[in-house]
Amino acid sequence: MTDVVTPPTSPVSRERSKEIKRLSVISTARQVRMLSRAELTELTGLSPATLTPLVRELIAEGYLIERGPGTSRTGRPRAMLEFNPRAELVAAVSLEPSRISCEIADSDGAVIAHRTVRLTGDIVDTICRFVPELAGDGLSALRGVAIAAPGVSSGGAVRLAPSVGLVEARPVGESVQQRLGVPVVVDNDVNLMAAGEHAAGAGSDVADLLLLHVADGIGAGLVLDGQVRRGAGGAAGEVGFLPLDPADRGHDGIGPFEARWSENAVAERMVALAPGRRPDSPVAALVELAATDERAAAYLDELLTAWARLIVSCVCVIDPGRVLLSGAAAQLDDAAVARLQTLVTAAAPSHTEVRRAVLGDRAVLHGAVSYALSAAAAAGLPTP
Amino acid sequence: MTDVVTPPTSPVSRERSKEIKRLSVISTARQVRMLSRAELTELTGLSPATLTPLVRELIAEGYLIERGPGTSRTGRPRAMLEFNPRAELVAAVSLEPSRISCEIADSDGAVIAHRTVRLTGDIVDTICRFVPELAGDGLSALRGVAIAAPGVSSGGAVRLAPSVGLVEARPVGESVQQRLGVPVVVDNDVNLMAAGEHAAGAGSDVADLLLLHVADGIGAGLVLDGQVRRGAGGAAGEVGFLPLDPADRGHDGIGPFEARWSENAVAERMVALAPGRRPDSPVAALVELAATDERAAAYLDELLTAWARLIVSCVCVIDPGRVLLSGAAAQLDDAAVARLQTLVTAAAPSHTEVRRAVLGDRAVLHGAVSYALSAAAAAGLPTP
DNA sequence: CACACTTCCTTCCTACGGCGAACGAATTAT
DNA sequence: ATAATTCGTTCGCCGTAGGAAGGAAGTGTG
Repeated sequence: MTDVVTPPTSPVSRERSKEIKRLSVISTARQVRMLSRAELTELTGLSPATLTPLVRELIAEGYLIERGPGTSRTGRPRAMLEFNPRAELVAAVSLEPSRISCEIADSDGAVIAHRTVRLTGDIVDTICRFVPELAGDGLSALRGVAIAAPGVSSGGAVRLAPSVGLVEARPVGESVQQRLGVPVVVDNDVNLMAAGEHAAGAGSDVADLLLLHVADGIGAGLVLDGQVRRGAGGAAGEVGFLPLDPADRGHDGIGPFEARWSENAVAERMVALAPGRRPDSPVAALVELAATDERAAAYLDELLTAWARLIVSCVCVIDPGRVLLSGAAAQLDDAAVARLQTLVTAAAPSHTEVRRAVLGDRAVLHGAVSYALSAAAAAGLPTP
Repeated sequence: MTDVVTPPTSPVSRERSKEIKRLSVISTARQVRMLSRAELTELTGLSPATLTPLVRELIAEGYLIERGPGTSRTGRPRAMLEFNPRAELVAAVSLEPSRISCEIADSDGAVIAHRTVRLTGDIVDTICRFVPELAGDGLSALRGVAIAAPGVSSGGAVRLAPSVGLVEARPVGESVQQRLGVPVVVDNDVNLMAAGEHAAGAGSDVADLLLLHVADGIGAGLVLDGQVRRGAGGAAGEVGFLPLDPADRGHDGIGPFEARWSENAVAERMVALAPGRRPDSPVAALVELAATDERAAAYLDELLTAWARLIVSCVCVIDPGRVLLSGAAAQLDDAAVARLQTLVTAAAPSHTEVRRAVLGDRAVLHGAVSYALSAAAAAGLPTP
């Protein structure tokens, strides 16, 4: 009857505050890996008296494992506690055209199980059968699922999604969430990569970054103040649409910039520069060729100039402080990256560091882990 | 001795949770203005038993005022409580070249006192003398101070700041904070405007927006997920530096885009189009002239096209969903705004609404109120 | 006009979590 | 051995949250 939309839950119910402490201890333990109760007192600010029963609880639940006594100069040695990454598992599902790949990882991002299958039948069905099967007896530790889809975003912008038969992102997420009973996040792959590099890669030391992913198209993932930002319609980072050259024209959901400067475009140019079969890694091939071929060198510089303008444009809008090159852009060698850095520094209004992303293919997985863990945390702790 | 950097305060001390409830009640009351305890139970989720003493406390402190019984169909009438905006005052200080203007406002943004003085001597001194003087006996209700400086940002980017003799933003904020004993926020005026429009203007219904402010330069303020985002170095929104046309060149801290398309540039062009004295509001003058003069109409369209490209660039990066035109850009008439909307829609990858900002000069004030209130809230509730 | 009824607010009381303090435990220094 | 030192635990007080019950203040109805 009274179907309250916002169940007017108390902002500070009693259990909530306990939950907060639990999470505080768990996240501290996750970072430090091996610590004693005394260290927990220092790091969390909780009193020893509060910690004793809490730690007991966490040991019982498998989050912490009691190890032998540690070292100490004098006094009673501290009983060490080890964080058990296996206590929290997440599933990262990656939708690709006609395939689904799934990985079960612990909270370190260590892959415990993975498999790839050809997509047959309903996506939701496949995922809901697949994940529990892979997780095995670790299913009870599953804390969240992150689904990466190319070019799709939570808002339902379905630019590239039809290629995987995904019409709308949200329903898939909700269906899976209902059937598996754990939080599910759906996001596009570039956002997940950005989250991954932020959590465990070349951006783990900063709160803001922009990941520029060059592939068939060009997209960016945006982390501001430690969070992936998707924009109002989930279309943040569609930098392939930047109108940097009035002469460029996009078409059919391809932006004007990416039409001219994506990996595809480079591949086509490479065929002209070095007749033969189309290279698998055109950017890497271009960098190599540029060392000996003047025309290639000129084109490389043209490419770097274009990418630099793209980066500068992003920097002017959001000032990420750090830009990570991903996908084909990560194939640039040191000299090319340095050249890009120089071009960016010359035109950007604020200090910006240009680096290669470091996680490569594993970025999506790490992002999924990070998403799923924070989704799990958010589920236990609804925003007040 | 043990000078702990992060005083390892407990994440959930006892007082904290009480503070959370207080804030929850206060913010609810601020929104609803006039409500009963029964409504508070519904809206906050707190039990009546918890509310009784809390409300009593708030009445004693002047946050709430008990009014007569309200209407009710049947049963005991609810005793109405009115939120007292005067219970929380904020000071908004605006630094301009050679002047300081200060306003004391209540939490509705209603100005209680204001004054402008010529800047003489030390900025910090002036502010610290000025604010208490204006606040008078309301000083005890002062919850925060927001200082707006042109072009300066929290990171210490001092592009335009030398004009007000401000070498570094942070020390000023900290000094004032120490001497006045309330939270102080320093930010650039465009960010404050964005916050103001978000809190009380044309963006109060959305969580994301971009405010494009055209004046001598061109800057943008960015609200994402309900918060003003400043970027890693505080230089987010420096869209005047966007390299949209390789031919444009910036100089001396002026970006390439704003060098050509700012209010200044329009003013110069207007002198050529309509010889005479330089108009005070060149954009308004241009719009007016364009109705009768073909060359002016052509230039107006050129200008709108340039601004549209600027907006589309921002949209591609962050997808704000709504763009507010401020400063000189707010002088466009409905037809021009519609034209801009059309141009943006044609090129942007996501749905974006273009509107005029509505607060005008008062935007900075409202932003300051919003900043100061949330700074006060944050001070009472350090991030766990 | 009395009575029931409804709704609102308050007071009483209990439960429970946080944390200070005292205490037992385990080791090194003397 | 004994003292010293550091760790971890148990005890018990305190304070807050919230359930339950009761008083308060109206409206409808016989």
